[in-house]
Parts: sequence; C-alpha cells; structure tokens
Amino acid sequence: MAHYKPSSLEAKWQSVWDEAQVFTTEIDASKPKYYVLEMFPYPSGRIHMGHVRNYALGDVVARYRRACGYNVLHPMGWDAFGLPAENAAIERGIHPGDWTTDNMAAMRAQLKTMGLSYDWGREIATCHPDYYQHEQKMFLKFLEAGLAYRKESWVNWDPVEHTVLANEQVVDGCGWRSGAPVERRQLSQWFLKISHYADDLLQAIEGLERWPERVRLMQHNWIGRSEGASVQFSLTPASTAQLPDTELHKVDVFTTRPDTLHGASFLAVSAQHPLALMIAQKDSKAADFLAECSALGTSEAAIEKAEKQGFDTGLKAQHPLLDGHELPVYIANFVLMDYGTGAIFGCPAHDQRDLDFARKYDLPVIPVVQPSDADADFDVADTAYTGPGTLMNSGEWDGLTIEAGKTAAIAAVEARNVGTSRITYRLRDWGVSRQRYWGCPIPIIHCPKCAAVPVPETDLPVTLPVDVDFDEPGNPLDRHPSWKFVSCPSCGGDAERETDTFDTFFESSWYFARFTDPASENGFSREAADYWLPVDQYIGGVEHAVLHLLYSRFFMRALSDVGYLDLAEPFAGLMTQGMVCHQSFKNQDGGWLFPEQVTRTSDGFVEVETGAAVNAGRVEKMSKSKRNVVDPELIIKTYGADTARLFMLSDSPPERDLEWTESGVEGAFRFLQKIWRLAEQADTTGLDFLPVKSAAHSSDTEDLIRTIHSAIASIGSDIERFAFNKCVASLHILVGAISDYRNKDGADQAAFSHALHNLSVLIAPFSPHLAEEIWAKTGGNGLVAQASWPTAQAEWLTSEEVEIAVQVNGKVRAKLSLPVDCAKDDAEKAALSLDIIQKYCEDKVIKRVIVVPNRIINVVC
RNA sequence: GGGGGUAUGGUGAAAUUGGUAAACACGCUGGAUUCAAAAUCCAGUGCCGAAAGGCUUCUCGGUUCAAGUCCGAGUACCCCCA
Repeated sequence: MAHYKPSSLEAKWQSVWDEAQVFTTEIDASKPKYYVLEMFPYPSGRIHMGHVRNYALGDVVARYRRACGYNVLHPMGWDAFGLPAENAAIERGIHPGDWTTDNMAAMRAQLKTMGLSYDWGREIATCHPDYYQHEQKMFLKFLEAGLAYRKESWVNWDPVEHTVLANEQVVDGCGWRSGAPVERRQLSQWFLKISHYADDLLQAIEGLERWPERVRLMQHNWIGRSEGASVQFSLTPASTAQLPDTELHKVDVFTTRPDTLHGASFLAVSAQHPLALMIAQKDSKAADFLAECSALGTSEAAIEKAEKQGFDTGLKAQHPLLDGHELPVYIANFVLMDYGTGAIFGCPAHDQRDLDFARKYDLPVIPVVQPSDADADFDVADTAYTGPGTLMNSGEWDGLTIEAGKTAAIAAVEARNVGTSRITYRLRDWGVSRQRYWGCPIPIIHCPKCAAVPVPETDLPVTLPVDVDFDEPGNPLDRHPSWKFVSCPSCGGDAERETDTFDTFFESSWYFARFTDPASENGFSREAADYWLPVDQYIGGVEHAVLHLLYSRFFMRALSDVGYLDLAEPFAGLMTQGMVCHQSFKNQDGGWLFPEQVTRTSDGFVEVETGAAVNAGRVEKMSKSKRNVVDPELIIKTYGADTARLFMLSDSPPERDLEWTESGVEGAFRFLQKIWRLAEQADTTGLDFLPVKSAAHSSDTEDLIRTIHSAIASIGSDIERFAFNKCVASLHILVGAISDYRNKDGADQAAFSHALHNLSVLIAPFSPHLAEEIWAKTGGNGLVAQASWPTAQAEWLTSEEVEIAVQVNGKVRAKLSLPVDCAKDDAEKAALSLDIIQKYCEDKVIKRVIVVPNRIINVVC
C-alpha cells in the first residue's frame, strides 16, 4: 500500500490545475457571479500563519461557491508600497523596489504551495506604475470635483522616522515604530474630503447586514455624529479694544449641550485657534503655553490623559443669552481645533473635563440639571452630573427635560441671532500626504507663480525615480538632483514636483475594483465593475475594522461621483477572522524561546538542548518578538497544505482566536491519512451504484447512504454560515461511518466507493489536493475542483423512528423510541406506560402532560 | 471614564425558533497488535459516589411545564473609543 505523501501529491494537482486553467475567470452573464476576496498582503517576504488562516477561509468559500454553480472571482495581489521596504533599504542597502519584487516572488511561491484557487492571471502589485498611475488620475478627478484639497495642518511628526504619523501610530505620545517623542508640526498637506460623505457613510452602515455587528459599531463611533448647536460669544468692548482684527471679536462655539448654557462659566479655545495665535503674537507667556500644547501631540487619547491646563487670556466674552454676564476666555490644552469649531463654553457642573478645569482655576460651578431624585439645592462636588434630569437655575427653561431644553436653547439663540442648530462629526478629512519615497507620487507641481498645479493628464504617470539613495534620513525625493525640477505646466517657469507620496491606504481603497479588470487602461472598466462588484465576501483581520474599510467605502462613493462607476458599498459581506495564537516560552534568564526549542516532559516544559526548566507563558498572538511562531512553510513541508488548511478550519470558529498546537496538526494529519488508506481500497464501481431505496441494499448500506446525505446537507449550510469547524466535524462523522462500513461483513464495494466519491467533493473546499486524488481513484470525470456540489435527497434525511426524552417535572427520566410525527395522544400514552415514569409519578396526581412532537414529553405532577 | 463582547468537561468546542447539555476533535486511562516502539484498532472519559442515586453551562435571583438560550443584579477576562 502506498503511503500518503502530500508533498508530491500536492505538487501534482497544483500543476494540473495550473495547466487546465481551472481558476481562470471571465465575465459570464449567464451565471450568477460571486466575488470572494481576502485582504491582500503586504509583501514582507514570508507568509505567516495569519495569512494561512485568512486564505484557507477564503478558499473554502471560493471552492464551495464554484461547486454551487457560481462564476467565482477569487484574485490575489500585493499591497506593495510601504515603510518596511524603505527600512530594508536603509538597513541593508537594497533598493525598496528590488526588495519588494524579491519578497513578492518568495511569497507567491509560498502561497502556491497552499493550493489556493486563485486566478493568478489577475495578480496586481500596487507599486507598479501600471497600478498607481490610475490613482494619480483619480486624485486629479477628486481635485476637480472638490473632493481633494490642500491645507496647512498640524501633524504628529516623528523626528526619527522623518514622517507624519496618523493618530493611531502615536502610542503614549511616542512614535509606534521609533519610540521617539512625537512633535507637532505644521505642514501643507493634501486631504481627501471624506467628511463630505460622513452622513451617508453613517446611514449606510445600517444596510451592511452581512457585516459583523462590532465592526458596524466601530465605524458608527468613529464617524461620531453629534447633534448640537453653534453659538456665538462676542468679546466685551473692553476686550475687543485690545484686538485690532474684527474677525476675532466673536468666538464661534460648538456644543452638544446648549441646554446647559445658563451653567456656562468660562470660554476655552484650542491652542491652534486664530484667537490663541493672535494673542500669542503679543504675549510671550501665551506663546510658551502654545508651545507646551504642541508638545502634547494631536491624539485625543494623549489630550485626555494630560492634565487639564489653561492660559487666562484676560479677555472676557459676553454670555449670548444673559446680558451683562461676562465669562473669562482661556486657551486650553484639551480643546481640539479639528473638532467642532475649536472653541467651547465650559459648563463645569455637567462635564467632567470642564469641572476639573474649573476647580483648578477656581471658576464658578453652577448646576443647571437637577437629577429626578435630588432636591432644589442640588450641587456637584468632584463628579460632574451627566445623567438625565430637569433644568434648574436656567430662567424660563426651569423644569424642562434636557431634550426640551436643547430645543428651547436653540430657539433662543436663533431668536437673538447668536447661534443655530448644528451637526458635527468626529470623522476628520483624510490626510493622504506622506513624506516618504516608497509610495505613489502625488501628481502636483508647485510653481512659485501658479501655486499648486496638477500634472496634465498627458504627462501621467508620474513615476518614481529609481536612482535614489537612503544615506541620509528623510525623503530621498526631496534631495533628488533632477526628478523634482520641472517646468510649470501652466506658465512654463521653473517649478518643483510635490515630493510627498500617498498614504498606502490609498492603494488598498480600490484594489478590489482593479481585480475586476486588471489590464484596463482606465483602472477598471465600467462593465467589469458593474458585473463583479460589490465583493460578495470579504475576509480579513479585524484590525482593519475602521480605517481601510471606511476609506474603501468613501472611495467607492467618490469614484462614483467622478464617473468611474455606480456603487456606494464595496463589500456586501464581511468576515473578520481571529488571530492565530501560540503559547510563549521563556528560559530562566527571561529570554523568549521558539516552540521547537521547548519540549514537554513529566516535569513540565524544558529546553530541548539543556533540559533546563522553561517558564510557560500565555497563549497569545504569534509574534516574532515573543518567538511564539510556527513557520507555515515548515508545516506545509512536513504535513502538506491539506493538513495545514484542515487544521486551521477545524476546532475554532473563524471569528475567534485559534491556538496553534502541534497535537492538533497531527490530529488533522492522521485524519487525512485515514482517508487516504480508505481511498486506496476504493475503485470505480461506485459510479454504477444507485443510492435509491431498494431491497438490494442492506440496512448497513442504507445507513451509510443516510450518513452521506446528512453530511451533504449540513456541510453546505455550515459553509454558508462560516461554521467550518462544524463542517470538519461532519467530515469526521462521515469518514468514521465509511470506515466502520468497510469493516463490516457483507459491505458492498460499490456503496463504499460511492461514499468515498461523495466524500471527495465534500472535502474539496478544505483539503483540495487529497480530494482530487480520491475523485480520480473513484472514477470521477475531470477534476473535483470543477465538480458540482451534490444534492442532499430528502428521502435519506429522515428516519422512521425518533428518540424522544421523557421528563417528569422537567427532569429527563427516560428515553422512548417513537415513529416520526406520531400523534400526541399516542406519544403521551407510550410515555405514561413506561415503568420508570410510573414510578416517578407514584402517589402524585398528573396535572398536565406536555408533548412537543419529535422532541420531548414532559409529565407535570 | 464611555461603548461593545465573552464566560459550557482536563483542552478547543457543539447545541437554527426556550425542548434529551457536552456533537466532533485534542488530551488522558485501559485493552488488542508488537521482541519493543511508532502507527493502527477496540473500550472508557463532565463532576461526586462502591452503588443506588445526586449534581452540573461564571455567581445570585426571576419568568416558564421546561432556561446554556429570555429578564434583573453581580464577578472575571477581552476588544474598541478615551
């Protein structure tokens, strides 16, 4: 008997698929389409277990849908721009392009050993001009449509990396990569107007029914719509006298709590507010304070953690509703310029930050909301009251609820012409400029006379120059001797190229559209997009729950508005997979150990080489730094891709974290070996086997057919529900039944082979190579990769008898075998006639008998 | 601090609508086979108990003939925002 040797077997079928072009896809209007997409990888050089899990999940869906008759698009490509390539260039002197190309080749080879059903003909790499030239055009279209603009903006500047960091790249005030304290700098940058779609992006979340609820919630919170009012506070005449610029004589304030206007005790503006900047010009102490605020960074978390601090400008503002009531004006470090209007009024009694601030600077605290269980002299101490209640100390609004108070407040400010209702969003416009070489050049030329001029379409693409060096920190494009110097397309004078490149989220915001038509000269064609989009099932890590998914949703709207297609939502279905985890180990000196350096003995974990005791740590996400990693390549070499894939799908549901264990992998391997041994005994006689009810079949044979059909039914519906772990359980049951059948006297060779033939189709989405082998051995026509999903036949899904539990007062006391759908009366009689049940009911009056057909009988006494 | 989630054997987990808790697997125990081992096969395996029996889905309470599932209170851990 030949051994199960996955390495040669898998290579064989991979080349068969390749040569037959089995997974090449074209538009076919006669078939329903299904677009399965896994988040494309960054080409770091090697695949890791997270990739294996992601792509194994996607491949199950793709292969299953194909078997169900869908025209399936299942592509793969590379998110190829990004920082690590530049780091490699700096550390090892390799050009980012060469490094990336090598990595893509290495990872492509690794992915191919997994046997994934990709249409490799559609492969894309975002670092090729072929790809990124299209986003230069898109950007210029956005610019024309007013969806892109340039503005001076405060940014988090990493002084080591020499780049702008997004807020989420700032951890505890330091750069996530460099660890250096982040500085605030003002730079002129390009922005995409995602805020234009804020309301639509928010509303449309409701329609994303096949998205995980928590992702929808995260996006909802991220957009952060708040309803409120904008209210103008005028500076008092004594204050305006100090300020020549009349623009600054009114401070526009956004508030979500206009009902608390009577409790206002100060006004605070952001350190970047024009008023603050003006004052700082004249007052060096104010300037010092602004510099302090700059050191804080721009993240809300950093600002929230920092102690509330303010600078008293000495100015006073007039309360908009209470004549003669004046409020001090502060510059405060907790007011964000980018949120609302960059200015707030402080109501210390009902906002914790305001209260902390008021206590620190000894400002009045006037309660204006009275909790329902408090009396009229209600006051706050150290905790602001933010709960419900009725208004107090608020003149004619007293007694109103908060909601009614808001309405009244808005009416009052509108009547006095000092404010209006307003909605703001937490979502800020997307800054896309990065001071980096390895990205898509922003197609703009800066001319001293004509300002920022778009590169004419005929001059596109603006390709990255290859001759760059990384000897000095900073962006090599900035110091390139020739590339950046051009003549102005508008006036012909000397000008310079924009040397910033796009945020790499730009590439990933539309790559799924490119896949529909990867050779198109327009990025993608309308026809392909209309046929294939939206992606029916998108699969990837939850770490992209907000940014990548939100940017992609924005991009489809923006591209639709500039005429590329007609689509709002790119991803109809989303599945977010859990992490792949492994136990971590440390030696006695506290150094991390690789799993292969550790073995388990009766004394616990010890080092393989020295026998020294090892401290077993938590089961946590595989990471290089903790060395708790297992290399997929080694696993595939040792056990085969089919085993690796099957194990990935076996125990844990996909959205949950998965613990990688050696014993689990071996279990999966043993299972496939068992199937292999059975398949060795199968032949083509199964093709003539008729799985119909017939006197010719023994009851064992009928049981086998029944097991086949229940597996067909459950595996299909479980794949659709992503319950892949249950699919594997069903496969175990089926294989167990086939194996038992084989060992029985009088087993029918044709029935046995028929069962294995069916098994090969059912296991094909999970372990496709072995499936092909069995398919061929049992005489299958063509390839199982192109076979249809079998139909579960109703006549084999029902049995004649069903086991029913009999309870007395809710406790199971007996089990009873009854005909399916038997009459309630008969079931009741049968149950009550059981000796055990009579025993339990002795001396008691039977009050009621509840009969749930085919399920349960409960005797109440 | 705000929002959300999770909690089931030694372990990963099952349990469409409230209706036989623990499917399937890992691990473990015993047996067969073997000179021995690996592999394979068979049996057992929620807990307590010799058994009869009792108990069991984080804890406490509630609704119901019936609760892992629904409701209320609490505990622990995780995620997001801060």
